[in-house]
Amino acid sequence: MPTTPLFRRIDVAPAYQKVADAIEREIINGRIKPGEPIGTEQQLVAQFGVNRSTVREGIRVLEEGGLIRRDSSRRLQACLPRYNKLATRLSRALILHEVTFRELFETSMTLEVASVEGAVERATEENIAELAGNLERSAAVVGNPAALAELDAEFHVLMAKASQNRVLQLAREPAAQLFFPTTEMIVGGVPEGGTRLVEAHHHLLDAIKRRDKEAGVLWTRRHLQDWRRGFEKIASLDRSVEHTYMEHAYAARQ
Amino acid sequence: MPTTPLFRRIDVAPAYQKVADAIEREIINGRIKPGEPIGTEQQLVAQFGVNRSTVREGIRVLEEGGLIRRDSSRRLQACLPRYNKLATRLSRALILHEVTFRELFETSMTLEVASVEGAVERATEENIAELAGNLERSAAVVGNPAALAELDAEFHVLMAKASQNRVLQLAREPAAQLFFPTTEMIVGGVPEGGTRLVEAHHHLLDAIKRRDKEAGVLWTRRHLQDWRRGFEKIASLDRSVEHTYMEHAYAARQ
DNA sequence: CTTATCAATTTGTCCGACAAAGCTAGATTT
DNA sequence: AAATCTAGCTTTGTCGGACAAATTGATAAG
Repeated sequence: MPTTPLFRRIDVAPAYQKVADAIEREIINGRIKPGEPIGTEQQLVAQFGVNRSTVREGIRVLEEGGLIRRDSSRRLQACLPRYNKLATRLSRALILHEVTFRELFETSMTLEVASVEGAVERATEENIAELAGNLERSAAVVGNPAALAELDAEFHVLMAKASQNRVLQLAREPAAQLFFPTTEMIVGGVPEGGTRLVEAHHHLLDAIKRRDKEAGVLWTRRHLQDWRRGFEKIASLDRSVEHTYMEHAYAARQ
Repeated sequence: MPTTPLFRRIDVAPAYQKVADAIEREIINGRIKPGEPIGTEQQLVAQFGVNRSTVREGIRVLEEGGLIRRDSSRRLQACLPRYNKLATRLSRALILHEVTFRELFETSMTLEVASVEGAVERATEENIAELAGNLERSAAVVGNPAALAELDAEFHVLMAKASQNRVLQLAREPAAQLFFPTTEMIVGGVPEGGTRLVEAHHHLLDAIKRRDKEAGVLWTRRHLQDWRRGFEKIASLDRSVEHTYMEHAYAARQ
């Protein structure tokens, strides 16, 4: 053993990480509130006493984590991490783990049912109005698979919102991002698919209005089973969510 | 309008972002597989024709996103984004959105029930052995709230794993990360809490072994209701998951 | 009071440099 | 000859300085 090295090895993390952690702490514990400015790179350089390159690496970390962003004029400010940005990364992870549509379907079934149950219990007038607006627009584009698929995804987002449960909203998002893009393929490939979809949404909204949980759950099940039958006509549930398919869900990120 | 600027404004994204996107694409579409090396910073500098600082900023973005990491000797390599790293980001988001324990409880109830249903249907012998091992260790530390709480969290992770549904595993993680740390407080604060917890786990494992879905769901509900009653003795369900509390879930990240 | 102009900031990028840690391969020891 | 040691080469993390483009703010002009 060489000369006993008294007191070493305390400072483990690299500087850029410490910069990121320091800023993160201020945001998490509320000393910097969402929307408030973080300061310029120069100021951070001065405060932390490190080089600008180092500060910038730390900033990238936080930016990617969704904790800070640059406003219209590129000034740094704290922000609330947006669900769907984070969800995009989760979706990416799911793809890389090569999950199957069966797993996606099963989980979505669970989450959408929970979502509608919450909506039936707690939807506000505003929630219902939003859903009604979506339904109206959907009915108008029933023959256009792309537009209808997009509105379908929105409908389910609105329903999760109506549940007033933000944890649920977040939990369903990653699966939904991978699940719903297939709607277009299905509606386009199955005659009457569009009509059935709008009809299901109609019943769902109706159930929410009447606070009829049983009907809500029933129609959610039917709606998803419909999706499943449609999907099985064009692909296998046990195939993984492929890289090629991914480009749909992915391009949407931008 | 000044001199008509023929052909401009194509190159929107900053260079570091393009570097990150380029590497990300290679990983997502499978040309670089998890575990494979990305190359040294110098090589990336040469390939992309940008400065090393720029490359490094791009690397930070991917690193934070969990798509690449540095191995033991700090060389860059692609990797599979780990669920719990991503889940930590989500938990952080939930905290910042100031979700309540009620939302957390409701969603966890849904997800844990789905989890046990899957486990009852599809648990392998290995899954069951892991659960049994956990149960045995739990029984041995029934008087130690901290150790028991940790094993409780692990039990539920193992159950999700036993469901063979990776989407579900991922979906439950963020809520679980915030939900389970309270177990320690509850078990420590309620007499017989530890015993009841181990008993519930025992019944759950038993239900899985007997492939008895009804019993599995029943005991999951009881188990969580127990948590809820315990929680309400020490705090309100409608209080937000506070910043102070967060330090638990948070320190665990490290 | 609005508009045009101009200087000061700020960001994104580049260049070059250096210490510390890791790796490689030749030199040394057994 | 096998194991070990050592010295040199790489690579990463960090630093300092520099500059063009975009943005801001303030000042001057109408």
